[in-house]
Amino acid sequence: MAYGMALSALADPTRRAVFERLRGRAASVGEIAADLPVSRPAVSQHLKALKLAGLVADRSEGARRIYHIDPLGLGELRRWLDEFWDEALAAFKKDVEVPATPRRRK
Amino acid sequence: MAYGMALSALADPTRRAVFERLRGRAASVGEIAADLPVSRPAVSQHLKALKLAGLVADRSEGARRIYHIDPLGLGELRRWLDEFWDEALAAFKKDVEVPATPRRRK
DNA sequence: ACAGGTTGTAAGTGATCACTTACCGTAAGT
DNA sequence: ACTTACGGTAAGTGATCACTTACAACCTGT
Repeated sequence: MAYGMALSALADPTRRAVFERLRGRAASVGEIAADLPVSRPAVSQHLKALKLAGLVADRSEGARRIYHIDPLGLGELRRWLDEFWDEALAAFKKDVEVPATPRRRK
Repeated sequence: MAYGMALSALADPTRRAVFERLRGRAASVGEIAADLPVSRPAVSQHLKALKLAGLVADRSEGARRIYHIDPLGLGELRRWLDEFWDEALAAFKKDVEVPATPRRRK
């Protein structure tokens, strides 16, 4: 049930920008805030939410705190999504085999 | 960039319950609302958001509208997550190879 | 045409949330 | 010990959002 926290954490665009800022290289709070149009406390609060969701972890390096991506939360989200994906695709293909069923979108 | 809509759509617990209600079998608005502790218009609004995110599609069946899962939005979300997963895992393993780096959480 | 059933939408409301500024604790350098 | 740098937290605020009830639109039998 923990994937719910990951989803709500990644829903906000700014928080997702903080998260994506950590792709590959880790960074401190100040560095992240320097690249974003929000204040440093805002980034700190976003990192707190991401950490609670298991998406981010941090290590102390002197007075600074280096944040990096934590595979734990990402893995839970991925597992849930993969299960859903398999079921959805199977049901979708089964529908396609019956071409009499119309479909619509938008 | 469309995965953002999918994420924010799946962030809300009730809306996620609507979405998960459609696992495997499709259902009408009234059927979904009957299984959830919210009113029927609420379900209708949630379905609108899910449809806009490409997570759900609908077909008319008489006076009723049958909603089913749309693999489109789910696929976009999955692609984004997979890319992220590969990068995150690679960076994580690279860190593990250097055991002098401490790690923390919570 | 009328009745019953099913759904989308408008309007209003209470709560949640993301952001700001101000303040406090902590770590390193002189 | 003092100063400087860095980051977390408290308090307040404006906007977004999920939900409700009321109403309008649509389809189907009788």
